[in-house]
Amino acid sequence: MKITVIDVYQRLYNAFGPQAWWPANNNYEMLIGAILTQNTNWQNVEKALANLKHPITPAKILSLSQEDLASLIRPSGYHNQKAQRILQFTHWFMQYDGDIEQIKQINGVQLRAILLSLKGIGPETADCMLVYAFDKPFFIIDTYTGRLFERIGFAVAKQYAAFQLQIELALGQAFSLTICNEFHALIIRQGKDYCKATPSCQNCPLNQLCHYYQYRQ
DNA sequence: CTCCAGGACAAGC
DNA sequence: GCTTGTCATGGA
Repeated sequence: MKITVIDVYQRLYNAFGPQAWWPANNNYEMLIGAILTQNTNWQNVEKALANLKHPITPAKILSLSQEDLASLIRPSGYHNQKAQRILQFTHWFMQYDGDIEQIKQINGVQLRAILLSLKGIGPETADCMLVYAFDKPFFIIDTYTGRLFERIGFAVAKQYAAFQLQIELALGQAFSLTICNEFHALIIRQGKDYCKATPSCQNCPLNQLCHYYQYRQ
């Protein structure tokens, strides 16, 4: 039997329910979190965010030197790079007075191109920002996403853009901001619980679809 | 001790 | 155009 992309979504949603993402106290904190979590465990990001202390605002971040910011976000790893990137992103953000509503006026595809032009924001980080802060629908690809679809037998495109288009086309009519929002969060939830580098398929909602599970039976 | 986590980028071929 | 090295911390 051929499983569809929307079936995968439904199975995850039925198993885990709504994930209420992104975990952040405000939009700006979400955007900073997207940079902090690059190739980094979310637990370490939380330590970095805790060091910055609530409320995390553009003004507070811009009041810090790059060195001081770097030392505060040290637990998130790559702290020197990320400090520089967070500062330059914040300068961009303040070109719109730090006003999310103002930025949301920009066309989604155009806004994505602007984000990608900033150093340190690649396709995944841009798409997370677009979905979880700017309300623009894009299917987000990450390491868990590739792993999941490979393991359940999809011929996954290797390039980010091709993979993304593949899933968005497969979703067809179902493609929406809500689906993009929940799907990414659900995929990571499933990944953290079951589908890491060494998978534990036993109670996974996708277990019978997964190569690893099938080989073990 | 080794491996890896909610990537991006530049250099080298 | 694709592959590889670099950036770095903390937890399992």
